[in-house]
Amino acid sequence: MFSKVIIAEDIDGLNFAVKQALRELDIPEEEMDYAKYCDDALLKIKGALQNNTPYELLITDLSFKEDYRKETQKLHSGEDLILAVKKEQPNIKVIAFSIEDRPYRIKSLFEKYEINAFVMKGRNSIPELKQAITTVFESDKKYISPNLSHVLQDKTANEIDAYDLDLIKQLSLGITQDEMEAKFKELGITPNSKSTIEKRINKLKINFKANNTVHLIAIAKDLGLV
Amino acid sequence: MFSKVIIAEDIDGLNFAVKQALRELDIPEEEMDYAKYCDDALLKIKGALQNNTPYELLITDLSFKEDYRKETQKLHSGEDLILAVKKEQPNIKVIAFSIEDRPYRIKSLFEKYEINAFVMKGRNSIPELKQAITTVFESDKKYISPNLSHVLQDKTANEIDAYDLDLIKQLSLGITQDEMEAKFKELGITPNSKSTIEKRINKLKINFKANNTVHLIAIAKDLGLV
DNA sequence: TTATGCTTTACGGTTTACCGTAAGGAATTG
DNA sequence: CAATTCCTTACGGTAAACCGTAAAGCATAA
Repeated sequence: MFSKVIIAEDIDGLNFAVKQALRELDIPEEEMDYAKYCDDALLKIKGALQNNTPYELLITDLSFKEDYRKETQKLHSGEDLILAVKKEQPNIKVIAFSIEDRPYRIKSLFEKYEINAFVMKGRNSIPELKQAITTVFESDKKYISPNLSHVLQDKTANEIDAYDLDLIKQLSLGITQDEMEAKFKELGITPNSKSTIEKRINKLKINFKANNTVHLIAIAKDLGLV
Repeated sequence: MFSKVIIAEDIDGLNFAVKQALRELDIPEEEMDYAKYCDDALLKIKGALQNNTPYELLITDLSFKEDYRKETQKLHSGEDLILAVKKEQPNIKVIAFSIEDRPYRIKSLFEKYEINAFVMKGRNSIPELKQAITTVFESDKKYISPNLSHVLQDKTANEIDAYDLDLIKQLSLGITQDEMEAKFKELGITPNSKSTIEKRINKLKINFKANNTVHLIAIAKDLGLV
């Protein structure tokens, strides 16, 4: 079993539960570490690496509340933390532990952030977490909460690419299609003609069965695309 | 101290923590009850009332995951539960325990749902929960997590009313301003002329500093208004 | 090379959103 | 009761979104 584990989680009440799960897997209490802020977790991971006692597993939440320490923090989400950690220690195994259930988000965690497991906070999350840890330890298999196994086959999440996200992002910021032509040229995003922008947005509307742009952005927000 | 308490919370790992907080306040374990589904909580509360051993305090989460029991459940959120419970037992005290931090949502909990306390799930939630319980027990004072105390003075949350929410709701469903005139007449919502609808939406755009309707709906989604 | 298909771009017409002005009503105040 | 104010409604012009068509650019294959 893993001998050194770090947990990044900002809800105080949830550590106890996660630690309990680890204890039940015979991981010694001295080898569990715990951070309430992403930056703290990264520091501990860097430190352990320098001491040649690296962590073998990171269990991290995705969203962290901002508080009075906001100004001094560099990492603001679990995704930020995962990228920063993998840069230091690419071989570390990562389990995301979150309330998130939106397909696009979860897919991108596996594909872009290369997590090893995703456990949804819910009615059965502690047993699932234990299952995830053993699965990830024993093999290179991925683990995902049973309730969410379908999302990896979700098609809509595949059919939108980075360009589509740029479009949605700009729209949600109140940029008009006219302005977007100029803005895309400025940012070096292609294609950038008003005509193409128009057509791509239309494609998205068809894809998401949206009546108009307002509807499209409402749907995108619900899906957590932006 | 309260002698009979019920917790409605769907994240399994969080019960332990809440129960621990209650124990530390000398509430006997036998007098704590716990439900993973809103409907279950309501059933227990009704039952206790019939046995003349009513609960004195409800601690409830706000959002509950939908799962295979979805079809058979009537209550889908903490708000639903609070309304249903208060209908049966108006004098019960209610503490909302949630990750929510959006001003409009929290204000409406105090004003519309008449909760006694709001505790935000975060880095200090267990101590805050204990504080909330004692405050609510000892007096009729309200309690709110210190980080959020400012939201009760938030102005934007005051300036939007039910009509504004209707507008935003319809827009986010892809209804055009033309269609809204007919729809409002159908639903008996006034005023319903296209001109007024137009003007009200414009007011909202000014209020929220939105460049256009798309932007407005993006902001409204971020604020959790719809 | 030409042929073919796909994407990007341009353009024009229609619909909807946007924005000001002004008239009509309803409630409030002196 | 008239005066005032606030809200609702109507209307018209401009800007933006919406929608189809067609030309231009670009890659791949015959």
